[in-house]
Amino acid sequence: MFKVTKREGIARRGEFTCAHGDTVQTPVFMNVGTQGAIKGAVSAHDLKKLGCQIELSNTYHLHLRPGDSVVRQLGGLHRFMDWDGPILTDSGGFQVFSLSGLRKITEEGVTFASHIDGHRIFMGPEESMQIQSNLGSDIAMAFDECVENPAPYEYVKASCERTLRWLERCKSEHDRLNSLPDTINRQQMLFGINQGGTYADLRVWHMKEIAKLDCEGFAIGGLAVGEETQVMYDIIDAVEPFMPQEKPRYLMGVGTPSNIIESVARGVDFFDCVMPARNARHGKLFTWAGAINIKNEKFKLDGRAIDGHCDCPVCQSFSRAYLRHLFVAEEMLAMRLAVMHNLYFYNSLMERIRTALDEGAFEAFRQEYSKKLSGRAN
RNA sequence: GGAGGAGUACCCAAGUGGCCAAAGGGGGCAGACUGUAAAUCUGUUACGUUUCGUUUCGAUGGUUCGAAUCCAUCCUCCUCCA
Repeated sequence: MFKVTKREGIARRGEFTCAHGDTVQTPVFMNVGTQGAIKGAVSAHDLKKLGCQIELSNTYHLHLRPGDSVVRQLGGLHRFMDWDGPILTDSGGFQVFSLSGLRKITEEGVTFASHIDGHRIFMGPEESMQIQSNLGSDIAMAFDECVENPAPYEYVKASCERTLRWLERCKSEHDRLNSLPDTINRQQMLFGINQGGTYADLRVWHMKEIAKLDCEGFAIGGLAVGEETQVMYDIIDAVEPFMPQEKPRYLMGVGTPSNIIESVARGVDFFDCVMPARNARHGKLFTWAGAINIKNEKFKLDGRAIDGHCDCPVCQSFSRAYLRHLFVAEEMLAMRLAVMHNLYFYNSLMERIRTALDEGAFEAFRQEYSKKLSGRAN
């Protein structure tokens, strides 16, 4: 269930509820735990402390390891990873893009050569729905093809037409699975995904078509996969008017703090991105004055917290100099602390966006931070 | 004391007459990262007035048009014999 509680221009403040956890306050950032764990030794228990409202995991990866039937036998993903909040599972559609050298697409679905051992795995709309049902997530994503940008118009057109047909198949399989008595989470929702590359006409056509299907939410996929940032914004601007007002909108895989602020301004409610976790593992930490590379020599004797205005558990206790030392010495703790900080930062960024929306001050917030957060801090 | 071996850039290590300011690895410095094949990948690492010049391969001297590479002496380290 979703309702918009406040608006400022196109930007929306909302509340979302599903079968698990408390009401989700939107706009929200979903913390990515692809294989049922946040990379960098961060557990679901840690996520609680970091202000995470929704966790995201991946169909393809969990199907390969440990296997969705294993997860199901152990009570579903919530119990398996001991996270009682909402879980969204991505469908495997992104792997059609990221593993493009290891797969073949047909009308029926996609055959992957496992990135682990090369064995063949067929995944179509039905398989993706079955796996996500076994995982018991709260939101299942439609199985789509995420197309790289830029791509030829004719290819994108054929692809998004197929993605629409796949959505119809996802929908009927999803409804069937939810009606079975022994399904783990019979309240699982299905979100459709808009595609169409960088072509506004295809995007709008596709959005109008998928909006006819009764999905509980709609995502914009296939962005931030090669195109210029402004092109991404232009596509969101083009598609947004055709996204149902009363349903959540999810911009998949985005993005930088600035991308998030700019996309909230364009009417997006849900986000996810590997960036805070991956960048953290690589030593790039977010602060309210811009990002820093904690491995830089200039932090060798810096006794300050990563961010003086951050309330996260890391900033309460440790100095930049200590974090730098942990990175240079390749201690595992370096990644754990860095990931915890960055996730906390993203979650508090969303909280500040929500507060600004509540107070009718989002545009001012956007003016102050959109640019600043994409720069460098000292 | 005798015999043999070795000294190359921050470290390890290739190179044994010109294509060598010198492979490769490590370390250092910096950059990238957007629904995670990522604790990954990329660049850079003698000096300068930088499409070129200067100095450099333990030291000094020599051979040669040309030397990290050949010769002499010296210094240092290692192994074996006494």
